[in-house]
Amino acid sequence: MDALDILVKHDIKPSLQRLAVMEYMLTHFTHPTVDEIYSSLSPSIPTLSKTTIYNTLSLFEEQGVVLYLGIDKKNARFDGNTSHHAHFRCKNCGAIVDIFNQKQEEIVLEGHPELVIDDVQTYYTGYCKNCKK
Amino acid sequence: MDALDILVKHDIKPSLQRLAVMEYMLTHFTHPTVDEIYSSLSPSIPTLSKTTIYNTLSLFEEQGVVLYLGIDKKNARFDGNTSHHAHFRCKNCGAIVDIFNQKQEEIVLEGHPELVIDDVQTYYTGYCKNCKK
DNA sequence: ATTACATTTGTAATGATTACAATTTTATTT
DNA sequence: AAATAAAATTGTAATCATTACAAATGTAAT
Ligand SMILES: [Mn+2]
Ligand SMILES: [Mn+2]
Ligand SMILES: [Zn+2]
Ligand SMILES: [Zn+2]
Repeated sequence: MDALDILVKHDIKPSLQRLAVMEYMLTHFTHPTVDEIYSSLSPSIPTLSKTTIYNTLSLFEEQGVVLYLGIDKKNARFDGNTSHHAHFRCKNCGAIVDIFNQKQEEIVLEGHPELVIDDVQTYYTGYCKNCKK
Repeated sequence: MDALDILVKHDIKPSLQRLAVMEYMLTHFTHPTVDEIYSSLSPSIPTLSKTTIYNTLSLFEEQGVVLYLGIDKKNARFDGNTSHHAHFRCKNCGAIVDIFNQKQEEIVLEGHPELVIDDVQTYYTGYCKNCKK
C-alpha cells in the first residue's frame, strides 16, 4: 500500500506536501526528526516550510498513520510503522532501532480495569553493537 | 531509609538543597516536574534557584537515585521510586500513575544479543477513571 | 587565616515547538 | 469561466523548557 492509499484511507487530503512526507515515512524507518524530514524534502520542494512538516506530522499522528516517539529527550521522533513494536535507543550514537519481540505481545494491562488504554510504548536504552566497547 | 542515607550511599554530598529535593522525591510519588518541585521547596528555602533543581535532578539521575520519565511531551518528569514499574498517563488530566504489573517482570529482550540494555521504560496512554466518559 | 574546591545562584543563550496572520492553492457556487 | 469560499501552506514571531556560564557563596583542607 503506497502513500496515496494510506492518506485516502484515513481521510487525509493528499496534497503534494503530505504525499511527500508520507512517502518519506514509508521509505525511512529510522524514526526521523522533523529537521531530518525537512532537510531531506526541502531540495525537491523548495517552497516547503518546516511548519508544514509539524502540521503534517501532527495530523498524521491524530489519524494514526504515524507514531510519535518520546524516546529522545531533545527532539520528537516519528515512526511510519504503526504496528506493535518496541524501540531501543543507543546512549552513544543516538540510533533508534526497532525491537520486534514476541513477548511484547503479552504485555496486557491487568489489575487496572479502571483505566482505558489507548497506546503502549516501550523504550529500551543502552548501547548498540557498534558502541559497546 | 531516609533522604540522608540514600545520598550518602550514592556518594552524593548532602547539601541542604539536595536533601530537600531528595526528601521531596521520597514523599511525593506524583512524578513531579522541575517547576512543581521548585514551587514546593522555594518558600522554605527562599534563596533556592531553579537551576539547582535541574542540576540536582540531573546528578540524582546519573547516580540512579531518581528516574527520568519521558512520558510527557511538555516537561521532564521524575520518579523517586527506582524499582521496576511502568507508567500510565491520562490524555485528559495529565495524571501519571504507577503500574505495577507482574507481567512486566517478564519483559526480557530476547533475539537481540548484540544490544547492551541498561534500562526499560513502558508508557501507557489513555484515560483514567475520572476522565473516561 | 588562607587557599582550594564544590555548590549554588542569577542571568543570558539556546533551540524545539507553537501561534498566528498573510499568502497560495483547491473546491464550490454563480 | 469568473467569483467566492474553504483549506492548506508559508514565514515570522512568540513561547518556554532546558542549558551554559560566570559570579557568589559555602565547605573542606592546609
Ligand atoms: Mn519503529
Ligand atoms: Mn512511578
Ligand atoms: Zn550506538
Ligand atoms: Zn484523567
